[in-house]
Amino acid sequence: MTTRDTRSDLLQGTLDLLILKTVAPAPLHGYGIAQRILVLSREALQVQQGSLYPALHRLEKKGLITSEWKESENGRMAKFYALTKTGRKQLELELEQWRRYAQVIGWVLQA
Amino acid sequence: MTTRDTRSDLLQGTLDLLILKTVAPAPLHGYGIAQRILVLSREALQVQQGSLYPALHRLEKKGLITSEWKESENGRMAKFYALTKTGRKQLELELEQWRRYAQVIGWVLQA
DNA sequence: CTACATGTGTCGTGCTTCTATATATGTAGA
DNA sequence: TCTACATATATAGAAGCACGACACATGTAG
Repeated sequence: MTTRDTRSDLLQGTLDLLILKTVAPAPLHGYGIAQRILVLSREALQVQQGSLYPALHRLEKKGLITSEWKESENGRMAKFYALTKTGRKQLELELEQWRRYAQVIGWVLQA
Repeated sequence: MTTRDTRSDLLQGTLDLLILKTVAPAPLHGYGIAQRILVLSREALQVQQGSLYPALHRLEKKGLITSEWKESENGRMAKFYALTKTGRKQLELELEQWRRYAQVIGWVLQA
């Protein structure tokens, strides 16, 4: 990749949900989380490091994820984040909240 | 109404869109805008005055809406906001952006 | 040896929404 | 009459979040 033309401009509040969802299937490191979101969003959402790492620290401080240094697939060390029980509940909650919010906005917009 | 139990917690960036959309059919005053959003969202979105008026002033400064003091239906004076041409274009733009954003988030969430 | 990808992190800025507060008037009810 | 309440606008301060810019370290391909 030489140039990055994808611009994310995340709506405030959605990043936590995206991270929790991305980490849900299996523990993953920050760099991988951003990559995964980029792929799943079909290049639409590029999470910036300046947003990613503070968010991860925030989530960890809240007890929604835990971190552990492990060896990555390529042999390098990376900080793997895993969802806690509370985090899983929070994910369910935020999923539901997002769906409701999108629905409600839809009501207003199609009026 | 004695107590207000509806809590909005708007996602940052969506308020402008809601306001532009609400004002699109006909000029309306701030208080009416909040009421209309409340009704259309089926009591889900209660726009706070502390969010509403700064947003209106912001939009006016950007040239997306214009204001004019007029008599309300009940004979009281109120500041009516109307969409400008630029505002109408911006509304179309933000409508499209919201739809795309919701779609993209959907891709990530259903993965 | 020079990029580039991988990988984590902080700092300061800017923007937005919220809570709390202030102000003013008209109306309905006790 | 006095007391709420609905109507109507507005600001100040706080809090939160995403972002751009920067810093650092290592491995690998050309």
